[in-house]
Amino acid sequence: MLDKQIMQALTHVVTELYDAADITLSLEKTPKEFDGDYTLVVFPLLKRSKKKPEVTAEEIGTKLVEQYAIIDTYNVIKGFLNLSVTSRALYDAIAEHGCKIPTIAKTSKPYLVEYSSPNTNKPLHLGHLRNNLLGYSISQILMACGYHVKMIQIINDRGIHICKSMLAWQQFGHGETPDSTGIKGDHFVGKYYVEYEKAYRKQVNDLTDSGMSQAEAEQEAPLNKAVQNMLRQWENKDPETIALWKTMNQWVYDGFKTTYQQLGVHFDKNYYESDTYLLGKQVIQEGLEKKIFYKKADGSVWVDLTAHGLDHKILLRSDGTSVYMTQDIGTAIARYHDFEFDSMIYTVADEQDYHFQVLFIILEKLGYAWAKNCHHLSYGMVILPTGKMKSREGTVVDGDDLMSQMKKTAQEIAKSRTTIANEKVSEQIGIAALKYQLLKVDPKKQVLFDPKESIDFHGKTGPFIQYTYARIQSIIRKNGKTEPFSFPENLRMEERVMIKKALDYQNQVHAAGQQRSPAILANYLYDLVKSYNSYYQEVAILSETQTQTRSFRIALSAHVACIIQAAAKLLGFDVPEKM
RNA sequence: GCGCCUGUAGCUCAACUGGAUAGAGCAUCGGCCUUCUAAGCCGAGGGUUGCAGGUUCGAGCCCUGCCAGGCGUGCCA
Repeated sequence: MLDKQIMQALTHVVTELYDAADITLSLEKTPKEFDGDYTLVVFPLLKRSKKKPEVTAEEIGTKLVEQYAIIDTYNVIKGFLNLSVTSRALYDAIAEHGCKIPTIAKTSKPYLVEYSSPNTNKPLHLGHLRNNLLGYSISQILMACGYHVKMIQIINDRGIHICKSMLAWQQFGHGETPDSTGIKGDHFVGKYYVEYEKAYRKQVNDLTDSGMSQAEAEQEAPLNKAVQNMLRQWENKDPETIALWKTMNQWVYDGFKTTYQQLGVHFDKNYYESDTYLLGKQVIQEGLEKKIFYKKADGSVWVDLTAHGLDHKILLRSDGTSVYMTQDIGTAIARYHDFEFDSMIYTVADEQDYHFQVLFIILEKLGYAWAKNCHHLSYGMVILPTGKMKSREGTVVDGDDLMSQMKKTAQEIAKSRTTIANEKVSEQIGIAALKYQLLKVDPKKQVLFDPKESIDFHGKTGPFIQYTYARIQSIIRKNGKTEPFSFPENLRMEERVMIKKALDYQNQVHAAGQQRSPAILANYLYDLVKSYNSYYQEVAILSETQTQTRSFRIALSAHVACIIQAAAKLLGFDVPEKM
């Protein structure tokens, strides 16, 4: 790679001149208002060169041009050494540049990525979509970087939430099913969750109207008593309850399957809370014996994290039942037994930052060396222009609805254009619009999702990226055969910009992987596509008469298309051949 | 109260991890389709990077103190 070559040259020259091999050099891209391709900032070298910035830069520049054929010219402005590489060097670099990413993985042990991890009492909403897209994309990026990624999730299939749906279905369901009603399974179960809440609220209100306090009413409402009872029955493995639980969960899984398919995500292994929730308890017991944890008089078990600047955290309730943390400890250890992973990422919203901070410390205290390779991919909430999504106020944006709405919008836009867009392409475009909009934002920031703006397919959007790809494919189709290409004698300014942008692809994928941020790749991809469109506008490609130049331009275009397709895939969307 | 995150153009976001005159999209205004797909391109206007100090050759980025918003914070998940 060209930047690596230049780095090597610089290291060599700087060692020769100032014996400064130990000083880390900062090589950057030259801003467009200056002449040059790459810029060395010489300030860090001054303490060794003992000369003025300008003089130091001059000395390095002179030697570079003398000794390295790829360096064409240089200029010095203050402490900045701007290097111009030869067109030949750019050509050579792009000619051998591939769409494959060099590996940065230093182990072949698995790299686990957890994402999605839904509750089984309602369908997926917009917030889940962000989670799924982030988790899936970072998995693809890490795979591209050479890691052996396994995508996993923990399904929260037990607990009070699913019991509410079960109870409501028992009481108000009259035996209807997703099949008998034609309602998608997860929506069907979600409907009964809502019905439970409605009926429960009414009971609470009736009780407070008759003079009971709010807290007491919430406790005493018949539905609450019934649902608590149902949870106990579940834990006692009452056959009828277990059977109903299995049936309703299966309805949900059938529904999720469709949603995941539409979303284009999948998993290598599912963990179920009903299988893992007991695992943690025995680990807590062991930790208690090793005095890593302590027990209070009331029987509850705690860990003291004050040495880490944190608080005390409960691990087992006084009645001996497990809490969220207990389960997560058990699940993590179970995963290690299953995979002997090197690293693991949890894709979970930022409201659980503290939880994971504590989890990783506890695992470390328990002596698990891999704990230091556990990471929380924390992301901000998706909010609407009207504020947070609130299920009680009916402002939750449903995932399935949103996806079909995006597809519909894509179809409508296609109709108003001259080019055709069939069913499949419309779906590709709609889903790309959705995915790009959610992924282009830095994970740790909130995403504001404006339904009105989301139907704009112009500008910095997924469809724009797809459109550019389709344009290039059109050129390739019209040209017919793939022909050999060679150095076109000279490169135009637009070409140099385009080539440098393309050469940056692999670095950007590495950066996205290392920083666990698909947004880095998403923003790069937009820049690349933007550069290509300028190039396309300014430079004749098919209509270029000089054969050698034309074949090079077509090859360059094809290479850009290759990067677009590969990068889009890492972000989780496809690019159509025509649109 | 304490902890973490965020604050950049009217709005939504970038800024290569400390580099040069802070960039894009949307919105507004003005150009470009008899030539490779106008879901495109070119141009204009729009900024005290929340405020105040500090660190150094250099700060949107690091440190301190405020202000605003978000999320948490010993028996919800």
